[in-house]
Amino acid sequence: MESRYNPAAIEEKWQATWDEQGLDKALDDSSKPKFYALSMFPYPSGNLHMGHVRNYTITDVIARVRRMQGYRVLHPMGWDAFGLPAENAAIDRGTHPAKWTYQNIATMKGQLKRLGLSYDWDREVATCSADYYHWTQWIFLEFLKAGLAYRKEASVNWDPVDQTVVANEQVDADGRSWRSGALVEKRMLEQWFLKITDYAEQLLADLDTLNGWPDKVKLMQANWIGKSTGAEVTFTTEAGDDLTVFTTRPDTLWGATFMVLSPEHPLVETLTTAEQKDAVHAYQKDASAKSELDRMVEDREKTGVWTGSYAINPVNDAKIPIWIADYVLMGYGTGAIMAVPAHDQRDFEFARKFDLAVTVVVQPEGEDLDGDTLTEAWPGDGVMVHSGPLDGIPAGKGAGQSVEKAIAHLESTNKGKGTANFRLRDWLISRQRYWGVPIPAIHCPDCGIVPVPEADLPVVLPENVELSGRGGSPLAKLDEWVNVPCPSCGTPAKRDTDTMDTFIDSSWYFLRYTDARNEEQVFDPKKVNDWMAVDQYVGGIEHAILHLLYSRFFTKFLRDRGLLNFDEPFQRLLTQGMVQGLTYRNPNKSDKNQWVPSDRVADPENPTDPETGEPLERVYATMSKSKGNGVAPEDVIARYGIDTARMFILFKAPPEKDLEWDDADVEGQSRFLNRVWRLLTDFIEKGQGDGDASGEWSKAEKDLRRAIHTAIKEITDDIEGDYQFNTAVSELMKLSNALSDATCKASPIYREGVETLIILLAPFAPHIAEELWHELGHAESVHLQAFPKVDPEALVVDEIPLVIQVMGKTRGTITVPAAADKVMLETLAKESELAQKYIAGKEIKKVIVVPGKLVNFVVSQ
RNA sequence: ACUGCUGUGGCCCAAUUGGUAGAGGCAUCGGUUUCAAAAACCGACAGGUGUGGGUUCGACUCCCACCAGCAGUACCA
Repeated sequence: MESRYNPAAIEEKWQATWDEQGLDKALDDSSKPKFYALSMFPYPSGNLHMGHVRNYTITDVIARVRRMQGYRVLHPMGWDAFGLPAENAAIDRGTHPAKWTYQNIATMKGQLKRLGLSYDWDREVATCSADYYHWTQWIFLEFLKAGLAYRKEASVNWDPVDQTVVANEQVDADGRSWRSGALVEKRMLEQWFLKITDYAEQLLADLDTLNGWPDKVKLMQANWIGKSTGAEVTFTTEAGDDLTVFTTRPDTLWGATFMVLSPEHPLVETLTTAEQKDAVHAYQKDASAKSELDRMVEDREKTGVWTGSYAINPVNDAKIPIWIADYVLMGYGTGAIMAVPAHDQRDFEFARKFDLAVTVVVQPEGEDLDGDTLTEAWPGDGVMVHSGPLDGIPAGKGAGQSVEKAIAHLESTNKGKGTANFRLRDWLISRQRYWGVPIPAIHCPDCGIVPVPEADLPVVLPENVELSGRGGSPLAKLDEWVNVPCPSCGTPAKRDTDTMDTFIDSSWYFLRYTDARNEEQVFDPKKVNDWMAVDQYVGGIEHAILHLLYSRFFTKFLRDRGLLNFDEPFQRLLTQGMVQGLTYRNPNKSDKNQWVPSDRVADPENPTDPETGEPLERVYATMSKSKGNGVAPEDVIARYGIDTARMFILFKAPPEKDLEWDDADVEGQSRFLNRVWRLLTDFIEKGQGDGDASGEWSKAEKDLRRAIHTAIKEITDDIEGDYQFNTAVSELMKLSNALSDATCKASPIYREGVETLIILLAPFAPHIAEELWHELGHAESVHLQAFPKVDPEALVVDEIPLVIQVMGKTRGTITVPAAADKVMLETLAKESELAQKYIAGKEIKKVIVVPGKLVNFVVSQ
């Protein structure tokens, strides 16, 4: 055996051996229980970074532990391979997106292989290959059949940098596109949508069943779906048209003193009187010209114009004016509101600005609000007044309160009904770009939109395309590809020239892994229902809404098409934190200039700006090229080996928290693995652990056995519970320390300890564990060993320290028999010298005994 | 602005879920070894848990207010 741990030598050797032995293949047919462990698949950017390494290491540990626990494990990997970077790289460098993508996949696969992750590569998928997107198109046709894929003209988000539209979910709070960071513009365009809103209720309700998901993610999804309950109320205009509004406060209907329509509302034109025409048109023009940015400005003063018309309030026949204003959005509710200025702050501001009536209908207790003197709206509780049948009823959403009564009143008089409204919008999936899945639809002048027949799938993405990044869908320029006969009537027709949002590709890839090579169908229902749901999904928090919401939607839809028999794709979800690098920052500079790349800092102890000489701050920030704070995985592996990198990543921080990369701590993990190596060298060379099993165990042996089984227990709990890998690794260190310190190294117990350490280490540091396992004389892989089970007997202790408290203050501990009951503990404590020192001569008013823990005396002063 | 999460030795992080604040690691200091150094090994140091209140026999843990950092949402009727 080598006297020194040399990771480079052993890692490649074992990776090759495992490959040959097929250790990581997922077994479809087996009586073992299944476990599906999945990391979010990467975009093949061409370079593996530390964030990937962290993500995949976490999932790999889980997969390895489950295998050792007797599960058949599905642990696949693939490529989210369609997307704009390929197209942009092609434009910049004159290569083809396909070539660029497949080269990157080859590079990254090589990098991944070097990490020794236990993937079943036989199930690899790439979303850009025709045998995958064939089925993406097939699923699209399913949506079409179900009436859930449709085209409509709508105001959509246009990304001027990427030159394509993007979905609502893909625009952040600042109005910027998720990929390019460009401010999006609103455009009216006819586009393809998927009707995710049909599933809004289920997507919201089923969040409650996802016990293995972080609350944070569930909350974000719930907010995004944004359910509001209330009522629709139908007003009538003076001209006799119906005008329906949505409100969450139908109880305040008697306080509605005007109505506001969105400037885009279809009824605006008919409602506008001749005198108001100019003003209304001017306002509409103004509103449509306003960019998202203008609309973002906080506390913008209310603007609006009167249409010249009136509506009749259905509950009290009041004649109220109809206005238009841009604070009412066409995209939410019905695009029209009833305005109750006394109880809604926005309406209040509007009313004051345009001198409209304010009528109080909720009177808070002990106050006497008056619409004329009110300085802000009162959205709170109180008692209903000036509200006809609701007078005297407590205002609120509870049972028997005003909202419920108001809805009952509306429904019985046929003027409205209780309903819910969602913030969630339908998913805009058309993209005016090349490198994506062609939408399998044909536009026929006679038949309209005709789906491409299933037998003609896949609609192959043509290769001979010219990319400029400008001027609409690149596919539209390929006349030969675009012009086809209508599949239905045969007349000359045109293919749809947009491609699908790449989030569609990733909304079902986890299903395809269960049957990745199937050429006959999207997947075999037996296989998909067997392996799914994913037992553990691991990925970044940035997909809290996007990918995770879309995937849930797809799963529910495919279930309703009879293809799946489960409701949710991901049982448990772990959102791992970012990997941050040591970053040098010049506090006197701003924006991009403030970051000084670490390779330009001469003295890391006293960092200074190479340009100005100013001292720099040391902070931790997410690794990125622009900050020059990245640590390349291949450098770390070359220096320490992948096992050390894994140990460091797992140990440094709990998986869901951000991790600060620290070379000194990496060093520490390297030291630990070296210690384990030496422990084994000693063990083998000195022939330790070969002594006879004595009849009775000595105290040293008992203590060591307890240490061994404590480690098993803690590590098992850490892995099966909340994935506390950091504490699991520290338990490995404790066990290693206990073994070094053991005074019974000849004992078979010592051998049990050493072998247990190696088996427990195997999921975390698979290569060194395998090497040492074989050095111990075993022929079979350590990864095929059963994960150790706790022997509760081994954990039993004879005596425990008992904490003595007086008035809640800890005074020390006494040693007592572990089996002592409450009465005995109290007696032992009371009689102890320690306690007597503090309680002698005082009256004991109360004694609190916590078995196994402490005794607390409450005494009179 | 609203909602949520986080705040523990110099640093990263634990704490059996209300019961002795400290396991593990990093850094620092001292020692062993060495001609010397590195490595390795042995040992030591350290805070009362962001702040202020409250509940309790007892609070890092529960409640209230505030501060700081991070995240999500933002005229959603």
